[in-house]
Amino acid sequence: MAGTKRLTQHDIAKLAGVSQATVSLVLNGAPTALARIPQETRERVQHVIRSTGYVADPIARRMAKGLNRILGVFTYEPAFPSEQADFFTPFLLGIEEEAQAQNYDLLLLTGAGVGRERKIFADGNRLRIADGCLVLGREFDRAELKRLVSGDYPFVAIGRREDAGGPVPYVGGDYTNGTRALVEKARALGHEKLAYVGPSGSAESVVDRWRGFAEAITEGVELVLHVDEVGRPAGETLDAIVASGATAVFFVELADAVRVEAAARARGLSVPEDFSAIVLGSHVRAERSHMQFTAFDIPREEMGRQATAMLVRRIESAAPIEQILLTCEPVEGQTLANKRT
Amino acid sequence: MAGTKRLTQHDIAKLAGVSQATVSLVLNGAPTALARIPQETRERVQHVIRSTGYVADPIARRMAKGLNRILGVFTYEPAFPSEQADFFTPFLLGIEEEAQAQNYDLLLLTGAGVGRERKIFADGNRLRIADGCLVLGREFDRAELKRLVSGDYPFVAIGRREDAGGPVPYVGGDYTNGTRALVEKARALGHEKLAYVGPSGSAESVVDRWRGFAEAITEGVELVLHVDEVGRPAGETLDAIVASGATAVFFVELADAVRVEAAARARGLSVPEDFSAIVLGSHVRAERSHMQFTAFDIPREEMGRQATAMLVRRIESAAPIEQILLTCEPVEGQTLANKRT
DNA sequence: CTTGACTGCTAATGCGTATTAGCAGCTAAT
DNA sequence: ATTAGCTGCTAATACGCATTAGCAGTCAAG
Repeated sequence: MAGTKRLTQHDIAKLAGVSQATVSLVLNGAPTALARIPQETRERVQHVIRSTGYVADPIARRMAKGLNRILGVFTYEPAFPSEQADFFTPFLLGIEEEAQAQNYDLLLLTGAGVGRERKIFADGNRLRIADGCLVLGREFDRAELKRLVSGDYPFVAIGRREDAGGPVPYVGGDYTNGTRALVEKARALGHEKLAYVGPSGSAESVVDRWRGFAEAITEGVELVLHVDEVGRPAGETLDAIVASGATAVFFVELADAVRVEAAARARGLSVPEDFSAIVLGSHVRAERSHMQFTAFDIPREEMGRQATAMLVRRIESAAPIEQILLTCEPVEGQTLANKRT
Repeated sequence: MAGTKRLTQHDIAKLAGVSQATVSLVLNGAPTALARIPQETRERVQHVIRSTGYVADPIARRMAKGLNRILGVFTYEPAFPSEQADFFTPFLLGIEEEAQAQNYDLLLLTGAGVGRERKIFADGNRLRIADGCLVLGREFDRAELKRLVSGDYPFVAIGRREDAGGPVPYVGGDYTNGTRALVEKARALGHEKLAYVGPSGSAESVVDRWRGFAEAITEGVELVLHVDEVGRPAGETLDAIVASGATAVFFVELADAVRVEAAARARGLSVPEDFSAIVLGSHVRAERSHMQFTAFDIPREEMGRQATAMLVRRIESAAPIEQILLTCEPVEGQTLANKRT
């Protein structure tokens, strides 16, 4: 098969009895040029094309023209993790949908960085095969982001990104306001002593949640405990919560919330009777829980869709850099209740 | 930076005072050719390359070499269905893994057939963008498969396929032996009256299961009920089972098994005390069940991996057509027990 | 019958790289 | 003195497509 030559416009031309140039024009000539090719010839060429299944080589096309209707998708982690309920699938669903609607194909840049460390700029820019690319992943490489920003290759990040030596085009979730809304809800239910389980620094998504939380801490509300880490033993965390007297606990990670709730139940405490639990995210796969936690919804599919649309805009019309945050609607759940009186 | 034109080997050549060809050779010439370029010249060129940050344009590179290192993935249904636990994800995981290992990128042919009907050879078929492609989906279009087989484009099907006017290269699951093993297990446990819930015709996957089942029906064992359909009301199916006197029921679809077991429980019957239940597949998303059904494992990831490896073989070395069936190991589960005495 | 406009095409070129054939200049052997 | 062989490169070309300039023919107007 390696020896089999793929069809070229030349072959088509010969079959249709015209020149290579004519084939190219029939395929995608400007209207003015097309007007000069009679219907009959066009149909003859089209027929040969259809019956042979010929498709222009995107590489050559790109070479000559620059565009090939392919969107690259780069993920800093494998796109399909072993854990079933994975992180990327919803994004990909949205991306696929929009790409299909816009008639683009998707190139998953899986080859980049064969080892443990994935790098966009690893082996010659395979990236450039696509007209532009979407970048996703929890942890971006800052240096790479900077290079992307300073280059002239169209890209859009999924998730808010900053500090890249220039504005980063992105579509993200508004975790700040999502978090703030939940804190205010807790406050309205009488909670005055709050706990926060999760980090406050580093990645933007983490910073945003913390900022939303911090901004909502005003008169009458107090942060009585901050466990600045994810994945701590549930027992310890629970001890700290009880000792702090917190009545509402905010978890950055669903997995933590699930474990702490289970630990609490094991000790005869119950959520939300003894303390409320609010979840702000779920990156890590959590054990299944019978509890429906109060949280906010991250519109992942919509993020994928909008990021794709934005990328197409940037490719096709050199649109200016946009930064979009999508609203994260609260999810009622069963774990936020009135403060126990 | 955005305004700067991309550097070419020509620019590098001028700066280093050599020809473009020399630059190319320095970058990636064969050892024999390299041997003829003195250290001193090589270093001069390398230095210019490093100080300018030049990177070869991958497009032009592929153009010259002929191959893309891109594998196409065509699915007859959208690759990322809304249902979370989807059918394709495990395959894609394996495919991605192997593609990465082989340093290929993946092109998801999402553009093909925007409407409800996906077609490989739909107008504007972009399949040939990739060096070869994987085809998956539950229902293949026979005509398209024939066309693929008779063409010279490298492809590999996931799942056994026949009747395409020639041998189809595939990696599938050995449902026949998987099923047979389960029937024999049931027989060893004393079951003599068996029921089969699911179709016996059409798609290969269905045929294989039925064949495995039929082959295991020998002396001492009897098929007392065949519900030749999937998705029948659980109550009806249960009635039929009870009336038939079957002690072990084989379900082609997990979803059916789940519903029938629930219906049985509602009537005070229990599995596997009153009858055993064996599951042979799960295409349709099933309700969650607390039961761990006896079944066989379909090594989807491995299928994806091996299919990818096979495709690469066909692309790179025109390997002959292979047909691989992977063993489906039995899954113990809790629903197959001794026949009630 | 000349000019001009229009029709229906094609030849030629460029995109950036990889690769091959081969050219000078030299040395060593015949 | 010729040949053979080596060194250190370069010119030329192919890859498949898009695009532009322009050629040959027709037809109508002047």
